[in-house]
Amino acid sequence: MCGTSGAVIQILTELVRMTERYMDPKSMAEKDIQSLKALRHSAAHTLAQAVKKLYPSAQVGIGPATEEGFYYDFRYERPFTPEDLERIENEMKSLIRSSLPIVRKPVSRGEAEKLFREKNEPFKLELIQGIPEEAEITVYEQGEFVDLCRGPHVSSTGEIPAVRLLSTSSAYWKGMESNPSLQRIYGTAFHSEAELADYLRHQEEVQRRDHRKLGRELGLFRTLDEKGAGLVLWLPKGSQIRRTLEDLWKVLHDRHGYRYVYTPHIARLDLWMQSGHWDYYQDSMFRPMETEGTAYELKPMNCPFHILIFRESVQSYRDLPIRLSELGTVYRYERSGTLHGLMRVRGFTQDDAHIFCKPEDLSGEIRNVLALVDQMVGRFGFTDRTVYLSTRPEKSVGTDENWEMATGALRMALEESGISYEVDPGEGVFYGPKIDIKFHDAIGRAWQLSTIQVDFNLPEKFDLTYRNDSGESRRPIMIHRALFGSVERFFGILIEHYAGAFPLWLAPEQVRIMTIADRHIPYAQKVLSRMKDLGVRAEGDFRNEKIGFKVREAQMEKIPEMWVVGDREVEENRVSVRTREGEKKDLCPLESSLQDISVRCWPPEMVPRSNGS
RNA sequence: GCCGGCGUAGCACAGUGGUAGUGCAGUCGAUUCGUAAUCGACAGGUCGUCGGUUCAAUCCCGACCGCCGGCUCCA
Repeated sequence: MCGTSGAVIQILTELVRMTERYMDPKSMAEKDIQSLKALRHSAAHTLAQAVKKLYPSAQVGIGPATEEGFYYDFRYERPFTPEDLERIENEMKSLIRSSLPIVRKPVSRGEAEKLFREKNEPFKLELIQGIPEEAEITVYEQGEFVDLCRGPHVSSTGEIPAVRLLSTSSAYWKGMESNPSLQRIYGTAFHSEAELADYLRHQEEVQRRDHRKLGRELGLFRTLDEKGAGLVLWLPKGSQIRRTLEDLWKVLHDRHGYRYVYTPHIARLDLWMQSGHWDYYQDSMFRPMETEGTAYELKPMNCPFHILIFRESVQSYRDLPIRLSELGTVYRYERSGTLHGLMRVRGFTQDDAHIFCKPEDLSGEIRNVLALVDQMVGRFGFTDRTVYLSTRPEKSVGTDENWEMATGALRMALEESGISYEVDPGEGVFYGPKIDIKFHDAIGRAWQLSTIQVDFNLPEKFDLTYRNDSGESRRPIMIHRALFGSVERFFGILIEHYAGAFPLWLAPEQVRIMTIADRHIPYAQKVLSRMKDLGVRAEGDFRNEKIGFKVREAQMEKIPEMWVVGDREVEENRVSVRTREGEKKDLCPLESSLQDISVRCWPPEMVPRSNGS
């Protein structure tokens, strides 16, 4: 009854298909990627050619192909407007129509420098200086436009079948804040107009699902903005979803042997000096506050507290492993320009846990986490994932022996779990190797959610020990892990993944009971109170309005089921059910419908035991 | 933080150097109407904040706060 309708599935399948076509490089043949890249790179050159033609005093920066299109950076006396963009795009199309040959020319360093000095292109000259002595320098020429470039390109501007300029923004020269700020023009290009149209449709779909928009429309959350940028207010409906999610999280963690803890939001600054966070990350921490002459600090992480709990509760190897879990809210200073809805905030809740174990338990513990990740994240329909193993970075702490042992344990855990993975060499955290997991959402976008990190550093800093079976003092290994990463961000991802239409078990309001006329209210009240007794999140709409009006409102609120009662239902002790997807089931017997919903309204892992009835 | 854009009623948006409108939502009234909008009336805004220019600022200028698109960053 709550299944997704065929039409919706078809739309989703279509979306995933078109997303894969241009967003997932792995699904494309290497050859196709290269040819699309060359096409887009040539489109970038054509963009620069058009800009130079229309605005001769503009100076060019760099203009590469990207995952989704291309861009080119310019320095110009004023910002480009949307009208400029339109002009430029038209000029590009006219350049494409003239089918200018794109010609590769090797040049000497001297020639290159002379060329770009004459053209007054200081950024290009800077790039030439960065090219190693022995390397060959090439330029690509199309019409009157010449660009320093190593290629490859398509052979003529006529070979750019579909191009579109998308937006402008700013970017630093070479991405360095100390460098001048340039204007970046973004665009995209494809082998056909049809593919371009697919891309644009996908972009619209992304906008339609924007969690900030849906979050406001559905009354899920808001951010404090003027009262505190990057801080989240969970409105009642959003809070209900969070509660369901957290309840499920706790149940699954209990089953996997975790012990739930609570820790404070602030502590004396010394704690973060001891942990080393103050040294490493103080730029990302809120300023300390002083009380009675002592500096206190808002927590940017939960781990030091969990370490203190470990010290309280563990002495012997018999106590290990110990798994401490907490939905702990942390505060980190993020630069104002980086804040973004729920995705990037200054106060967020980590679905955190720290596992302290003996070295020989490491691999098994990781396996347990991997299984929990799939169970937990999979519950939301995220099944397609990519797993990365990150190894020792250049700047790191710990012995070679430890790094080898830990990296080997991660590898073994992955292999024993039958999980294929990619290695990210040197991408580990300074304190240990890690496994990162990205999941793909309903429209094919990849989100980094889970992370599992081994830590040699903190146990050392806090001098954590236990006694082994020979009575010797040993240092435990610590694992940091989060499945969602941040509850706030995960919620944002869920909103976009489901496009606001949460599955029945997660929906803040699961069923709305609506009456045809006032005389049906007593019966509807009875149905409503039965539902509430069964733990269903049901509400009644008994207003004196037409049924079409009530249905429309419920539909826009994305309530999974509408139970309609009128004369026929009252007479026969039945209900008529209409789903959000538009399916209708008239005159269902009340009792069996209630029994049915009382099971479906829970996450499968949490369906209460029936008491024999 | 930086570059650019933006900030008008709960939401979506108009608008003007002489203190503001539309739609939806809201409130009230009528309607009792079977699966995406019944009709009518009313009410609602120190036009983000502070300062400046001006006889007069929501409109022009500046600073600040916030939002949006990027850049940068992301333990």
